[in-house]
Amino acid sequence: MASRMAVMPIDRAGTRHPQAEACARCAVRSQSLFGALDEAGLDRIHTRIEGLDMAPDETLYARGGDGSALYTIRTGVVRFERSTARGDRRIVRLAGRGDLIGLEALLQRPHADDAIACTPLQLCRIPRVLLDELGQDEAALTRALMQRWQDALDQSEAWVADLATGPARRRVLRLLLRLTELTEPGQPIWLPRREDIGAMLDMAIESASRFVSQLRREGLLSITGPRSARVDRVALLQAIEAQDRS
Amino acid sequence: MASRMAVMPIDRAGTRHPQAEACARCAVRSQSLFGALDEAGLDRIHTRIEGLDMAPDETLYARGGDGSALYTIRTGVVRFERSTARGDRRIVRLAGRGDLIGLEALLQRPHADDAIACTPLQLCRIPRVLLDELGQDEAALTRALMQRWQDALDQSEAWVADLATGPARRRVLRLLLRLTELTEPGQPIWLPRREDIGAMLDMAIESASRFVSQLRREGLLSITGPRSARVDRVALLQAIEAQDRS
DNA sequence: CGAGCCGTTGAGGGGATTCAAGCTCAGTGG
DNA sequence: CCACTGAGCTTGAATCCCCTCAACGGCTCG
Repeated sequence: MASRMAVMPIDRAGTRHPQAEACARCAVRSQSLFGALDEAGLDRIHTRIEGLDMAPDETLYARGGDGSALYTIRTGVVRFERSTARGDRRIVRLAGRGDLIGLEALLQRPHADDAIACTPLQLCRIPRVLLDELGQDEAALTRALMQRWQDALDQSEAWVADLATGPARRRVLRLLLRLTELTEPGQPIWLPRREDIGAMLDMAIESASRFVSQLRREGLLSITGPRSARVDRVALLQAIEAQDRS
Repeated sequence: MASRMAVMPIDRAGTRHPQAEACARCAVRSQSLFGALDEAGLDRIHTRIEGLDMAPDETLYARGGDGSALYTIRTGVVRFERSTARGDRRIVRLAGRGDLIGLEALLQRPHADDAIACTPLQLCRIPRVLLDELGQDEAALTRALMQRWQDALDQSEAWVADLATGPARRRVLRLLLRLTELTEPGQPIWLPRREDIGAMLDMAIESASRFVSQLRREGLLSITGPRSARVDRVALLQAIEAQDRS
């Protein structure tokens, strides 16, 4: 018995590995990739998952790079950018808490977009080979992965329908709605720079500024700091409805 | 030996099942879902796959419906629509030859979009339960499914970057480029009704008409019938480049 | 042949862009 | 201490692109 203990990793003697603790306590676990795994399953993988933080505007990965890892977002917002044939960039999707990003790495494909931190991030880095190994026998994991893919597809199609459709004011309103979904209820939202709003909604930064200011005057939006604001969710939904009726 | 033959399905005695022949000869098989399966694998599944045809504007499935099947497109073009909060509809993606659509059925989720035939279609209908069973042991199939999901995601993000960005003329040009990709080289492309172009590119039908006519006068596009046209691919690429430079 | 759908084209107006100026704020150095 | 600078944001004015409204032609079909 004592000898069995002796061959275990030194940091497992008595207490669990710190990352195992982190995974077990992780608040996003139920909605995250390994939610389907039990404690034993977690113990098998935790040593190879690495928690890391990133600052706003840092790049997780670049388009074209062949990634060796995926990331689960524990807190924060990530944007996916592509640069068009002209020099200008276009933001095609946002991801937030609980989302698994960089899925194309599992298929040995190069990354389709630049992935860039919008807010300070807390991430879990999951090596691709880890999922390759688990994928052999964990049907639940396979299913969870497919759900992630479908979630991303849903988001992308909703982006076309909601954020790339209609007059500029409508698009700004729907962007604010999406931003509230990426934030804990009651918390201030991440408010993008005007240039980023332009890259999301395909409008000039002056237009973005005009509508943000307009909504501020209407009392629907109040800015609480740089890159931070509060929205009156009820008024926002009313405004969207009014916009769609007219 | 003879007794073994006797217990086989009656239509397998001597010749193979007609659908088995169809699957084995299928030109899109190499790029389709079951490309990874060998002849024996095909034999196991072919009786439950049903070939079917659809006419333009027929609906494969509707948003909200919980699908019992997926479809492989053998020939033709399918569009995915959502209706926005206002009554108007928005086409968010196109699919063509070799694409597998309705993936969300595998997750017991309701369909995210309406799927509607643009051209005459030849489809293979794949029951959901069939993939559930195969999924148990076919790792190659799992991988193929994930690739389908990533393909769809790529298409959707490219839609945002290419077809929902920039001035109207640019969007029409890029739509034509996308339509050539959905057609065999040399064949005339499917040219949508002006109203559909509007729903794809978020523009008025008059604007769609104006740019189509403009491109026709420029010799870049020639209409060969209703819903059918030929494009000068070289001129098209030049026009896109010129558009992006200005 | 009239009705209806689809496509085309023109005229006018409105919304978004472009061009331009001025503002706040943080960082820098005289 | 304060001018200087540059980045980000805001606002105004002029322009232009696209939408709306409208009229018309071709075509199919009852």
